[in-house]
Amino acid sequence: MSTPGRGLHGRVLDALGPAITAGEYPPGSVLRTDELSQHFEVSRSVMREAVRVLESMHLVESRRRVGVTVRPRAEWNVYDPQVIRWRLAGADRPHQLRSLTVLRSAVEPVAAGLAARHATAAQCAELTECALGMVAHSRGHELEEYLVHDVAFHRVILTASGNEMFARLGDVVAEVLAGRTHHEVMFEDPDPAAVTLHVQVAEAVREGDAPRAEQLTRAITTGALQELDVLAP
Amino acid sequence: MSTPGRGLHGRVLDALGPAITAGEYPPGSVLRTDELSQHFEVSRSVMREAVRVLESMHLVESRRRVGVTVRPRAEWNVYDPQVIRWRLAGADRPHQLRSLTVLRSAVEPVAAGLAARHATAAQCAELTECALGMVAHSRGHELEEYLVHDVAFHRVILTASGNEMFARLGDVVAEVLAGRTHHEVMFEDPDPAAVTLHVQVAEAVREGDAPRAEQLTRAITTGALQELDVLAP
DNA sequence: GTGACATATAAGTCTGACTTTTTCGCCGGT
DNA sequence: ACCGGCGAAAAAGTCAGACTTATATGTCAC
Repeated sequence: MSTPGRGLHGRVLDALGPAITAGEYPPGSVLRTDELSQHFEVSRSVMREAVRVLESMHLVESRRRVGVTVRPRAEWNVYDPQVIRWRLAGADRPHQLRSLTVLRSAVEPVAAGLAARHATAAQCAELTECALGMVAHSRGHELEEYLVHDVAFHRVILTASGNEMFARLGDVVAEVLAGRTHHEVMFEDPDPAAVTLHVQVAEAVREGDAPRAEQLTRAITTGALQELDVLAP
Repeated sequence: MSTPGRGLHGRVLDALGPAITAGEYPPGSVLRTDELSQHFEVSRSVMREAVRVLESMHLVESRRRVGVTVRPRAEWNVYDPQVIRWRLAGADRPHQLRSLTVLRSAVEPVAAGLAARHATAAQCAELTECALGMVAHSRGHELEEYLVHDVAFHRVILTASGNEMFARLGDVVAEVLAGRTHHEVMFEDPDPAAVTLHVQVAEAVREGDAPRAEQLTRAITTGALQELDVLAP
């Protein structure tokens, strides 16, 4: 999914990033680059590159004569897809999943409304195709196939909104949906009501009915929130 | 405001980042690290650190035997505060401002609703204080003082929502509001109706009236959108 | 035309020496 | 006891050069 092993510094990041976001090095901790480079058995130059990336994510701050200090969580760039992935893989996965779902509940309805106004014919076609795909795999425990179409559906909505900020949340939504399917309790088939709502959203967008698209999508996201409340109270 | 000149690689970024986001190096362009390091008169190690940061922002991709290629805009990490600042400083500032305002219109109402449920007494106090400050400077062309309280107001709302993703948008909102005051046409005093709405939002949050806080905030953001439509059609 | 192989290219890595900034502790003065 | 300056140490920052590795591309035989 991501880009594993794109060089030595990447492998260092894949080890250090999750460790920091998991709180293994709590905020305020001080690291030293040459200790780290010894620990990971890489040269200082490679280590420095990794630290620079962590610094650009506001996970750490590097200062002379003091070292590399871990920043408080409130300052982290929590929208960085890499950071999101690290946190979803770590201990506070439930908390992170809730934050992201709340974000979805704010963004997706508005995005759907905009999509109803701006979607091209091709995007409308793709949307209905996705909705049909969801219907086709909504029974019989075909969760993986269902997930693929679900993700595609929301991606099209976000893209068709015409807003680049919304479009970039496609990856985030994909992570949330995948996380829900793979790690939460989800033995049963998806909620039939949710499936119907998706089909109706596709309809509304196709007909250019922005308020209806928005309201239906709001129903979807509040459903997702309630589901989360039930599973992780 | 930001962190200027935190090392040589930082200065390189401050030159290269805006150049890329401004389209000076269009997507697909290929740069070579040693050419760049000569151009900026820094060592290759410094240049490599800068490239790593740009890579973590998904602005460029570094591949062996090819060089550093600029990625298409659709792949940029547009939520990175640094990227936002670069783009706001560049040519497509109006476009960026619109994207961010649409994002605000999606997020802030939901955040206000959550704030009404979760805000502490101290946060409520701060909120009303901000609202009063806005009222106090709403006439007589005291735009700067007004801006300070406006930014603080929205920051408190986003923080009080209790959602870390929302809270982190405080900087973005601050940039948008500052941009509107400083660079757009804004000779007149702020809209009295908007001022009143802010006071009412503070009330609603204090009283724990989530639906009202949400709806009032929605009125604020749609007003901001309409204002943008008038100024930059 | 197709496939295997050689080659050139640019990024990637490592090492060691040097510089710069900043903290902390020491010391003397008040 | 307090404060201000002074010096030393510590850690990041910078640089230069040599070497390694992956890979795109072109060449040649078939």
